[in-house]
Amino acid sequence: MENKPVVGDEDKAIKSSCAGEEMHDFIVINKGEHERQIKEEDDNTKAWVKKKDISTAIKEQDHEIESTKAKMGEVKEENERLKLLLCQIAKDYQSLQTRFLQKVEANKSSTMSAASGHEENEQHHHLISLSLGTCSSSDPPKMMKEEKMFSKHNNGGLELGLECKFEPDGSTTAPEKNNNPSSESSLGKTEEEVSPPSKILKTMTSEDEEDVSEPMQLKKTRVSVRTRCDTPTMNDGCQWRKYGQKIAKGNPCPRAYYRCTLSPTCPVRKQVQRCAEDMSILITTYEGNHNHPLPLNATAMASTTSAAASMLQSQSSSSQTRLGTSVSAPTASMSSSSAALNFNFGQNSRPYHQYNFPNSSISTCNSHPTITLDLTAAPPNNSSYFSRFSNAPRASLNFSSLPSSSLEQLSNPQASWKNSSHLTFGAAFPNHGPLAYPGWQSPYKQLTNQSLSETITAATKAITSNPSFCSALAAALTSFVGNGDGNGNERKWGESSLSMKTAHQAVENEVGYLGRSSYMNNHQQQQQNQGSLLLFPISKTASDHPADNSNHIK
DNA sequence: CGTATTTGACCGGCGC
DNA sequence: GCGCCGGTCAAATACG
Repeated sequence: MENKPVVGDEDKAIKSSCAGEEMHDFIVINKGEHERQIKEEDDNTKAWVKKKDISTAIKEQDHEIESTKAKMGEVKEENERLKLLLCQIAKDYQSLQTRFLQKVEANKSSTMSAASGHEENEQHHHLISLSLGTCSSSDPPKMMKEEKMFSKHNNGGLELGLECKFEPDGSTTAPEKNNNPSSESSLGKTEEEVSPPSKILKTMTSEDEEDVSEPMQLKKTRVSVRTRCDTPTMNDGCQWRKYGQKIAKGNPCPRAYYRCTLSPTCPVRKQVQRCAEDMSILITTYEGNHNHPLPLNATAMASTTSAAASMLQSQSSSSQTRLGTSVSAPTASMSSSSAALNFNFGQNSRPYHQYNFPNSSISTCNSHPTITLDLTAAPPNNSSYFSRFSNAPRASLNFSSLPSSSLEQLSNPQASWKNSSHLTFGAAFPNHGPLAYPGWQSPYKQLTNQSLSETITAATKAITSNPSFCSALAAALTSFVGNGDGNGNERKWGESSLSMKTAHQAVENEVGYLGRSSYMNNHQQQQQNQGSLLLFPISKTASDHPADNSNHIK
C-alpha cells in the first residue's frame, strides 16, 4: 500500500497536538489534512479494487472468448460435416438421375428403332399418347415441350424422385411411369391400365387427369397434422376453397372439405376438423400432391406433408419386399398422440438408420394410409426422441426454425424442441436478402407454437434424413431459389428445371448459413430474420380463414 | 357482378 | 339389397 506513509504523518500530527494550546490552530490544520489524506486513501483503495475488478473481468472475457472460439470451431466442424453429407446426398441424387436419364434414352432409342421410316410421325404419336388425358392439343411442338417439361419435372421434382429412389430393388421406376405427367409415380399399374375405357372416361375429368394415373395407394395416402389452433383453419400458405362440410361419425364437430385453388387442376384436398376430445386441437388432413408451383410460404407444409406421404409410401412398398425396412406403427391414428413412429432404413447405401417421429403414428384404416403428425405437444422426453437421430444424416433440410440461436440446434437437434418461441419454418438463404416478413405475426403464435414449429422441424428432419428426400429438397429449393418473387408469381416447375448443381450450391449455402445462423445473436434472428425466410404468409385470404365450421353444422 | 361459401342431394364403398 | 357413412357436386346464397 503506497499510502502508508500518510498514516505515519497523521500519528505525528496527533502527538504534536497534545504539546500545547498554541498548537491548536496547527492541530485544526492537521485535522483537515488528515481528512484529506483519509479521503485520498479511500480513493486509492477504490481505484485499486476497480483495477482488480477490471482485470478479473478481462480474464473472464478472455475465458468467454476462448469458449466462444471453441464453439465456433465446433460450428465449423458441424458445417463441414453437413456439407459432406449434402455432397453425399447430391451424389446419390445425381447417380439416380443419371440412371433415370439413361433409361429414358434407352427407351427412346428402342422406340425410334422400332419406328424406322416413320420416325418423326411416330415420335409425335408417341408424344401424343404420352399426354392422353393431359392435354387435347395436338400441336407437336407443344407436346414436345410438355414432355420435356415433365421430364425435367420428374428429374428435379418432388414426388417422382422420391418414388424412384425408394425402389427397394435399386431400380428406378418403370419407364412408363416417366410418361406420366403426374409427378406422382406409380407403384403398380396405372389406373388407365386396369380400368375399362368407360371408367377412364368417367374419371378422367379435367381436374383429375393426374390423379387418374396415380396408384390408388398414393392417391389415398394422407398426412394428418394435429395442431393447436384457435382459427377455423390452419394457415399453411396455400389457397383453399371449401367445397363441402359433413358431420363425421364420432365427432360432433363438422368436417370441412377444401381443395387447393392455386391451380384449377391441383388434386390436393384437405379436411379440417376439430378434435372431439380437445376442441382446441385442429386436425388437418392433406391428401395428394400439388401439381403446380407453390408460394414460398406454402412450401414448408407441402414439402413436409409430401415427404411424409412419400415416406409412408416407401415404407409400405418397401416393407412388402422385406428389404431391411420396417415400420413400427401404432394402429390408432388420431388419438395416439403419445405414440411415436420408428422408421428403420437399411437401404440406399446408407448405414442402418432408425428414425423416430415423436407423437406420430401411421394408420391404414379406411384404405387410407395415414401418417399423423401430432404437433400439439412436445415430446415428454426430448432427448429420448432424438437420440435415435445419432445415425441420421445431419444435413437437415429442416426448414428449420432458427430464432433459437442455440448452437445445440445443429449439434443437438432435440434442443430445438425447447427453445424456439415462435413458428417460422425458417429456411435460410444468405443470398436472397430479407425474404422474411419481419412484421408478420405468425397465426401459429396462438398455438403452442414451440411444439408446432419444432415438431414439424423434427418431423421434417426425420423425413429429410431419408436419402430419398433429396428430391424433395430439390423441389423445395427450386421453389425458394428459382421460382419467382415469392408472391405467387413463380415459374412453372418444369420451367425452372432445377440444376442439381444449383440445388447443391443452394444447399451448401443453406447449410453454411444454418451453421452461422445458429450461432448468430438471437435478437438478430428474431427481429430481423436476416437472410432467413419465413415460410408462412402474411396475407390472410378468405379461404385461409373460412367461417367457423361450428356455425354451419349440417 | 364475380367469387366464395353453404348446404341438400347424390354417389360409391362397405358391412350386415 | 339395404342402410350407413365418407366424400363430392352443384344450385342457392352471401359477400365484397
